[in-house]
Amino acid sequence: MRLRANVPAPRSLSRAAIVDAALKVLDREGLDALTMRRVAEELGTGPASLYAHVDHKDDLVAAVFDRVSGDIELPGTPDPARWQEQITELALGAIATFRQHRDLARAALGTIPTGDGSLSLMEAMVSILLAGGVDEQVTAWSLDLLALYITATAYEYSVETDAADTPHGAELVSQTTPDTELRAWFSSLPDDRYPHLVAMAGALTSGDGEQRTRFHLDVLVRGIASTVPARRRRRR
Amino acid sequence: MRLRANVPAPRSLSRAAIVDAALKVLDREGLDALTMRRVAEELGTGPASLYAHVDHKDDLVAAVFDRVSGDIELPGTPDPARWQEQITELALGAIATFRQHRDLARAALGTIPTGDGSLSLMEAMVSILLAGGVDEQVTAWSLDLLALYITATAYEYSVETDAADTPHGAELVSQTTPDTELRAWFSSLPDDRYPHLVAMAGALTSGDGEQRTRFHLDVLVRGIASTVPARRRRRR
DNA sequence: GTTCCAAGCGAACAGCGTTCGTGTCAAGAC
DNA sequence: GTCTTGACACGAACGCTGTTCGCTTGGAAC
Repeated sequence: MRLRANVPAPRSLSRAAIVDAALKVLDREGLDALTMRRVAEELGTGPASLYAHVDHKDDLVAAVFDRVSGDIELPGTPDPARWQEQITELALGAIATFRQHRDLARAALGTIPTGDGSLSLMEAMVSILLAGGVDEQVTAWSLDLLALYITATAYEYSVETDAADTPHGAELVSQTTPDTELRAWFSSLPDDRYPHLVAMAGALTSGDGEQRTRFHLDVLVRGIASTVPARRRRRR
Repeated sequence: MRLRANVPAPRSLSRAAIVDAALKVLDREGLDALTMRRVAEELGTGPASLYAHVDHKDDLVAAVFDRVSGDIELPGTPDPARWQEQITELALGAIATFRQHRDLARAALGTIPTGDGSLSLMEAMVSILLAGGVDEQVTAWSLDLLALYITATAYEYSVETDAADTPHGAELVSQTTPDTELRAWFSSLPDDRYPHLVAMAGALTSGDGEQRTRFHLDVLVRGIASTVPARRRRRR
């Protein structure tokens, strides 16, 4: 039988298709809307059908995260002379990639990554650091720090921009020039209790996400670089 | 009527009592078990009764977080010569305080803190940095970075230690010498794909949480210090 | 002594992750 | 060519969640 060959087979559910659908829901409505029921609906079925291909919801979310991690552009061969620039660019690329998928980064917090996408990113970072002459133990612990920063900052960044969607998010910061409002809020604090915060309201709220991220990465890379003994340094 | 006077007064619920009860539930069972029903049960009432004193669950969780933040030991007057040590000690104290309350730190991620406890911590950090001669804008952005690191690392740390409780947490890491298992897992990866990770299995899994945290803070503080021009530096 | 209003709370709603038991259909065995 | 098998699909349900609606009630104000 089976005249129509373009029908993707009656047993069309697959782990990959489920991850695709989940990613679609995530991009459209955010991580909180990524429920088993919504994903199933996206595939025209019920939630129970997903459990043949996915262990639990966390398993699905981890799969989505790893799929996105695979989209991060990895650098070519490490250049010892440019290790600081390379590690910065890689981190910026990773943050940008996560930010393209709403608050997905939240799912990575408090997780030991085991998928290929995450491991490839880690391998790339380690390669660059080692090529730069960074000590092996320092490299290992710096990897921790960089991974923590990348996921945490990608998440925080997403919260700022998605705030308008969330039910209670628009209390403090509205979408109309949020800096101004936040700055006014800092200025309005009792300055006998928080003299520096009030005085620094301008500095505390200046700069967009990218400027801040670049500064943060600069601090991290400088800190790591300061552990490299002078004789092992290739440049500067 | 009303013969029994030992009934704790009919109108006994208060915001402070609710926060206390929530903290008790959190410490005993973790953030996931901190539900409105469990808190109400702790107070011998129903969940609806809480909403007279608390706007939403997030409001309650934020109140708990801020209460704990108030327990962080703040340093005395900033000593310009010791600003690096002071900021490190303050951060370590904050992390330790959060870690005393399970995975509470998770609640702070992706949140702009507005309570007195958080603001006092921020004010203390800013005071130390400014006293150390750190530029105002650098201080503001460093505050971001330090706050992000403190909450994110306190959370990650808690996940590692609480893993035994969670339903699916014990898959990869058991409580018996977790380092060994994780190390073996790294070693078992395909070394044609992740040559450095496999080779560094030892370094990647060495050191307990405190050693790693001290290293991370050292990197952060060194990075911040490297922005201070030599003539403004007080020591070293 | 009456009125009033906010606190307390029982019941319910919509949604969640997950499981159970049944259905169904393609492929292998004879 | 028929029968059997077993993995996939899924409707229904369980126990849980945050939150809201209205009713009750008791103490303060007039």
